[in-house]
Parts: sequence; structure tokens; C-alpha cells
Amino acid sequence: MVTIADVARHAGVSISTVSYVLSGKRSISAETEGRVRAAIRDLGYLPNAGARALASSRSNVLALVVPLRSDMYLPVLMQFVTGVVTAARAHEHDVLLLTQEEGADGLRRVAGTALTDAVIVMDVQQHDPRLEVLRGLPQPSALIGVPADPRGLACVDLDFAASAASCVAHLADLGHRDLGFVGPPEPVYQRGTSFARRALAGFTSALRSRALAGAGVPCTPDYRGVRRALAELRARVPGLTGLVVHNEEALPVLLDVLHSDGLRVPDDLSVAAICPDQQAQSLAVPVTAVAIPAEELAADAVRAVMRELEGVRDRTVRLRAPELRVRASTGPVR
Amino acid sequence: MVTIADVARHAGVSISTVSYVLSGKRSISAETEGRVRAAIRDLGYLPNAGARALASSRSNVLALVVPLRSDMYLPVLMQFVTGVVTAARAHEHDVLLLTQEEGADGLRRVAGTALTDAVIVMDVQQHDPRLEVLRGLPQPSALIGVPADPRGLACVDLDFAASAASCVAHLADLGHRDLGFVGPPEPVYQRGTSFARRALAGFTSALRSRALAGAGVPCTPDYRGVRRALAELRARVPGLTGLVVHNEEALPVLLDVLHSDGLRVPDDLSVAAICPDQQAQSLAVPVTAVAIPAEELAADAVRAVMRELEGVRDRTVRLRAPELRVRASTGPVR
DNA sequence: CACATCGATCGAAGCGCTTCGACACCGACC
DNA sequence: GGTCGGTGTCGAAGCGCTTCGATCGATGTG
Repeated sequence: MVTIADVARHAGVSISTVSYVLSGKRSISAETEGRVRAAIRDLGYLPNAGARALASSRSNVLALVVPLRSDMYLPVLMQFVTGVVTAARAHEHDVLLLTQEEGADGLRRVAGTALTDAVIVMDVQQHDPRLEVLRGLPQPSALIGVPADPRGLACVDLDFAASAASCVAHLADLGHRDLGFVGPPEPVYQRGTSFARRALAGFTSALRSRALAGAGVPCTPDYRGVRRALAELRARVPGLTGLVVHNEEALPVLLDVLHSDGLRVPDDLSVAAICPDQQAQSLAVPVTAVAIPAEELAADAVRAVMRELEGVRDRTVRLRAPELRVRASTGPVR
Repeated sequence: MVTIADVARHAGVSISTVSYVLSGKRSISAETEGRVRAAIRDLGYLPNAGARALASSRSNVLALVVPLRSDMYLPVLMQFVTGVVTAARAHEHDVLLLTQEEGADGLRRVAGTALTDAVIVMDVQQHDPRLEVLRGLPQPSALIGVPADPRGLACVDLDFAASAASCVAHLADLGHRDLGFVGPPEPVYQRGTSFARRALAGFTSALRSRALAGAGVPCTPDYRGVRRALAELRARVPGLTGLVVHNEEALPVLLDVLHSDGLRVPDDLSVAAICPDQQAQSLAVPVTAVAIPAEELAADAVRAVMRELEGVRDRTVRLRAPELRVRASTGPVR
């Protein structure tokens, strides 16, 4: 194993000089730096992570808590994960994977052993037992999602209320006056998943402020569930002409059901969604949608903890404004 | 921060005694051990990971390389990941997440910095540039999947050849003589993904050894792809009565297509699959299937590297025997 | 009863790095 | 010409842990 001492010897300088070349924390003459870098290259030197962590109290690792067994939509989850890994690497950090099951104890463990410099938690619930742990940690943390009480916690998320409202506004501008909202399955609301509630609330208040009629229903992502949801919406919203769908898995099923029921999209029914851009584009009918900017949110979360590691404390909620992409699934009301 | 020195002082023993209590590497009297454990509990001591890694040359972290952007079927991928994390935790290890993009350099980096004790790689290709890196690493590694030349590498996988053969045998026992094989999309074969080829090879050689007729086709997991695959099979295998499906995503679509074509499963066509157990159970018709034992394979991979860390060198290919679960989708030929 | 044996404990030497203070050298300044 | 302030470099003191002798009673053995 090549150590910093080998590099120093090879370059004819002291150990600390090598260290300062690597960290840039003190100025080094161009000539010396050149020799050191050459030595590093020649010897294939890689600094020992443990020694570095011990001496600097920085592990250059961040923990990511992933809801591996949840009913989250996997493709989006994956985008978050890749986003976090990519952003972390851009900040010289690696990502330690924790599962939901590890829970609060897992957080305490990785933080207490100083294995990680920071923690990012996905899919937080409204009243999550991990929140208190996070608040008490010496390490910074960031949530993807917003709990009931986000005080003292850095949170990033899509502005789901504004997203739903943006769908409503788009449909209203096309002349639609009677709208339905298809949400995630009931259990997601029960668990107090905040994005679900915020989207529905955004839908409802947008209806109110524009004096439109409408209702929202939960929906399981199978044919029966979709049929039931549509039936309920039709019953509660006579003359339904527009739909806002916030349920990635149900969306393709819903389009399929409408198709086999002989309903044309958007001629008979306009459909706007909150879903990954890629999905919206690749469906049978390209769907007008507010994209879920998973990679961007992941980068936001990483940025939040990195800034805190640099000493800038700013534990606030950061919501990304929705961007609606109009596609073929919405049109003027007939 | 509580250090081992604090614990030692609190328990009235030396630092090394605390260390030996923790590691169990030397015998400690029950009474002393009690005092030390009490001190650990009272102070909430957690050993510093960096210091430990530096002193012991063990990080207690293993790297998992995940094909986050591949066309792998996500639910199965997730099962592998949770399986690895769970098994690693059972061996006192945490899991560092590397993406495919990091490639060979990523492996060199985490190994070279001694960030990880071992590496587990998923979704290896037949001729994977990372294989040479793995062979040269001082750390042990294990592959989930089998490359063209597995020499010097620990590999674990399902015996896909035997799995396909087991499906053929089951169908043959039910009297079927004309079989089709529905595989993954063409690109998966192109990339040299070994499990795809091994399954098809197993199917073909099982046909031969039982003197049955049949053919295999690749298949994209959409309605058009499935229809095309079925048409080609019917053309190449007149009197087709049984299907072996090795394509998780196409399987539900296929059942749907058969249904809407008015074909009864298993009365008109028997269907056996290689797919996750959970999926096989939850389809419209419960499907006779060889399960993909993702969690078990993950545990096998972790076990392989752990044993190597304990000094037992055994870099061989370990294939799990298939377990066929007979369900409603297969029946006697009419 | 002397001696080897063993169990329980301690002290100290690292592990490879970061970082602080010190120092030597140089040019600028009055 | 002495002083001051930079700049570039070095030495050494840790960071918190593991682990290798060494020590010291107690126990067993011939």
C-alpha cells in the first residue's frame, strides 16, 4: 500500500507538503506542486479513507435512507437514488445506503460512529420518529419531502400544491369547469405522506379560487381500482371533462381503461398528470404533465447538506416550482 | 464525543480491555466485562469508524455496484439490493452504493482508499472490463451473475439453464410436446447478459434431450412486442401448447394478450415462467414458475465475501438449484 | 515446592492522515 | 539597514482505535 510518506519521499518534500497539495489549504509553489503530483501519479497513490476520516473528522460519506419496501413508485425512487449518488460524487462524497428498516437506530449508529458526514432521508412521513433523531444529530441532514413540522430541518420537494394548481389552471384555461383528481391509494394518505395531501389540497384550493366544480378520489393502480375511481368521480362531478392524475402507476391503466371504454383523450376527457417526464412522454397518448424533478431534488438535498458542512446554516423548506409541459392529452372543452 | 478512553475511565479499566471486550479477541472476566458494558451503555459509546478502520485495516463497509440505469426489472433489482443490505448488516457491515457509471475507476477508488472491505457487483456482462480490476483487488469480491470467464472470481446466480429445463420438464410431464420460449428483448442478448443466454440454452437442450419441438424468441415488454413474439412462435412451432416465459415485464402483458385473444390458460395454452415468486402469485392467473431467489442470492454473495474476509478462499461459481412452484397456469395438454 | 501454564489485564506502539505553530527566506518600506 | 509581512515548507502532535508483548496472580504438575 502506498502512503503519503511514500509520496513525500518520492517527491523530496515533507508529508505535510503533500497533504497541503492535496487539500489546497496552504499555498504551495508551482514547482513543488508539480513534483508532488507527479509522485502521486507515478505511485498510484490514493489516500487512506480511514486515516483521513480520523484526522479530519470528515468521512466524505453521506448516508441515504431509502424506502426500499415502500409502495413508492420504483422508477422515481431510482431517479432519486441516482441523483443523490451523482450529486454526492460531484462533491467528493460517497453514498452509504440505509434502508427504512434500520430506522432511527440506524441513523444514530451511522452518525454516532462518524461513518457519515451527513444524512439524506427520502419519503418522510408527517410525524416521523426519525425527525427527532435528525434534529439531535451533530451532522447535517436533508429530507426529500416535507413533514408536518419541518422546523430545524432542511427539506426539499416539488411544490405539489402548486403542481396540482397548475394542472387545474391549464384545464380551466381550456374551458374545463368540472374536474376530477385521481390520487394515490388510500393507505398513502393514511400514512400521512405529505406530498399526497399537499397535491390534493392544491387541487381543491385551485378549484375554489377559480370557482370550478370538482372532487378528488384515491385510486389503486389496477383496472378495478381505476374503474371504481372513475365511477366515483363521475358520480360526484356531473359533466366531468378534465382529470388531474397524481398516481404514476394508475396513469397508464387509466388511459387504457378510457380507451377501451371508447373515450377519446383529449376529445372526451382531458388528462393532466403529476408524474415523471419520461413516463408522460412515453404513454400511448403523451400526457400534459408537471414533471417530478427527481434528479434536481436529489441535487438540492445534497447541496443543502454540503452547504451546511461548509458552515452555512440554512435549514428551511425549499419547494421547486412546477413546470407544466403541455402535450396531447389536454385540449379545449367541447 | 465519547471515546474509548472515556469508557475505560468510567469502568476503571484500561483502553485495551475495553477494546477486547468489544472484539472478544481475548478473554475478559465476567465481572470486568459487565462493568465495561455498563459504561458503554451509560455513556452511549459508539466506536469511531475511521479510527477503527485505520487501526484494524477493516472498514466494515462493502461496496455494492448497482446497474441503476439498466433495463433490469426494477422490483427484482430492489430485492437484490435489500438482500445485500440485510445480509451485510447481519455481518456488521454497511453498504456503499456505487453506480454502473463509476465503472472500473470507481472500483479502484473505493478499494484503493480502503473505503470498503469487499465488493459485490450486480449485472455483470460476459466480457466486463471490471472483471480484471476485481481480480487485481486486494479486497474480496463477489458477482451476482456469471461472466464468460469466471476464473478467480466468486460468482452466485440462479441456475437459469436448469430453471428453463425444469419448466420444460414440467410441461413435458403434462404431455406438452410443442413449446415456445419467450425471452428478454434482443438488446439483452446482444449485451451478452449471461443469464438470458443460459436460460435459452437450458430450454433448447431440454427440448433436445426429451425429443420435443420448440423455439425461442426475444420479446419487448409491450403489447406489440408480445403479439409479435407469439406470432413468431406460432409460425415456428405448429401446434404450440406450452410456453416458458423468461421476461418479467412481458409476462403480465402476455397473459392479458392471451386473455383478450380468447385463449384460456392453461386450457388452450400452458404458461410456465422464470420470475419473482411474488409476481407469479399476484397475476390474473397464478403462474407456475421458477422463482428468482433474489434475497438468497444476495445473501450468498455477501456470505462469499465474508468468508473470504475470514481467510477462506473459495472463488467459485455457485448456482442455486431452481425450485418450480406449480400454480394454475399449467395443466395437461388437451 | 519449584516450575511451567493459563487467564486476565495493562502499557505502548503504531495505523496514515491533517493541521498548528515555527521557521527561513524574500522583497518592500521608511 | 533594520523591520515588517508574506510565502513556502517542515516537524510534530494528535485523531481514536487495535494489537502485540509483558506482567502478575492463581492454578496445576511432577
